[in-house]
Amino acid sequence: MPKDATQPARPRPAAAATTADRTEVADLGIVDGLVQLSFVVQGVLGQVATERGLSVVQLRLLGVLRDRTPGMRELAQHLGLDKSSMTGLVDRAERRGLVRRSPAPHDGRVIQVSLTPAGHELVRATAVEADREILALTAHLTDEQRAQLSQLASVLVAGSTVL
Amino acid sequence: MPKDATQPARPRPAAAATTADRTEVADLGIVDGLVQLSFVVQGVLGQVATERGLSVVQLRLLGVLRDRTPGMRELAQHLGLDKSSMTGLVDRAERRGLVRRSPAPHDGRVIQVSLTPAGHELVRATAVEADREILALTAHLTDEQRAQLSQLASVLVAGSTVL
DNA sequence: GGATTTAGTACGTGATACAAACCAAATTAG
DNA sequence: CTAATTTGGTTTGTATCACGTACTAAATCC
Repeated sequence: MPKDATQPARPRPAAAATTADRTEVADLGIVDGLVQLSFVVQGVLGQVATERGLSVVQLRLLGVLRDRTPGMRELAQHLGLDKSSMTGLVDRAERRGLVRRSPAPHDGRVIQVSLTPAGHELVRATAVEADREILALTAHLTDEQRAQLSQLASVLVAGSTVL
Repeated sequence: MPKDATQPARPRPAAAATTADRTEVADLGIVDGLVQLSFVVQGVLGQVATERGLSVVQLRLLGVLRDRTPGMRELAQHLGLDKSSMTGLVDRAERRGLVRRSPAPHDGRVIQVSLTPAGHELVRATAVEADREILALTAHLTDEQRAQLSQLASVLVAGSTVL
């Protein structure tokens, strides 16, 4: 289990915050800021996942399967893993009853992976909590700042995939 | 919950576009934006680390040691790991000649960990490249946006570590 | 000076990740 | 239509990573 990254979760205030929190914060610089932020976010994900007996990787696996039923190879590509890494990952998820393997109709080589009802429910509940926890990270932001951050993050993500 | 670090995600209330550049990017929403961004950043770090035969954890270890010479316990706390996890981590780094263990003068129980010259050089070179790669992620941003993002990230990081 | 706390290690377990070797289905060549 | 090749997955072996538990030795408390 990844008790990962930096911190335990702190209490979360409601995500209302409209008035500027004039907190002066030392600027980490763009690089350190992004790197450290990534650890914070991953830490939160790790925590939420761990609470439900999942690892970040497994959580990601389930997340991908929410609206897809890919083959092993496709799945590996989505997660950026080697195909040989998928076997065990899916094995363990299957053993826990979260995921199912079924042969693909059109191609005898392909094994399609899909969520079981239990898997669906687990990922749904976990997503709700992760959503809340991540949102809590932005508690000190104004709505406008949140919107800015959202947009900027989106640009980076988009830019990184089009390479 | 990452749908996937590299692909579209579920819709979320869009934000009022600020003075965005002409790149129209679908807003992922604050949560998915942050989550996917964290995967992108971690991916870059993992890539850079792997190129030099390191894992992200090891890179982080070396990074912490750049300006510190902590004991094992202190180190564990910095990395958010259990102290029992440190032994192996430091063992492996030591075996590679990147790190050194030395007894602390004032406390016979404490083992201080420090970088070897080789470790210093490796972390230096890796940091340079990581810096470049992370910075490259922001290639589509204006200087002003970069500054904004840097500031926002800093606020989140600060808010998450305090308490 | 003995009890307790603290720092670190040892060991066993489980998850993760990859490479290389391998099998079977599908596709391409000839 | 076979033979060769490509493609999807699994297996196996190795290394890393993280944890909990148990244990040793040095400090500290009373």
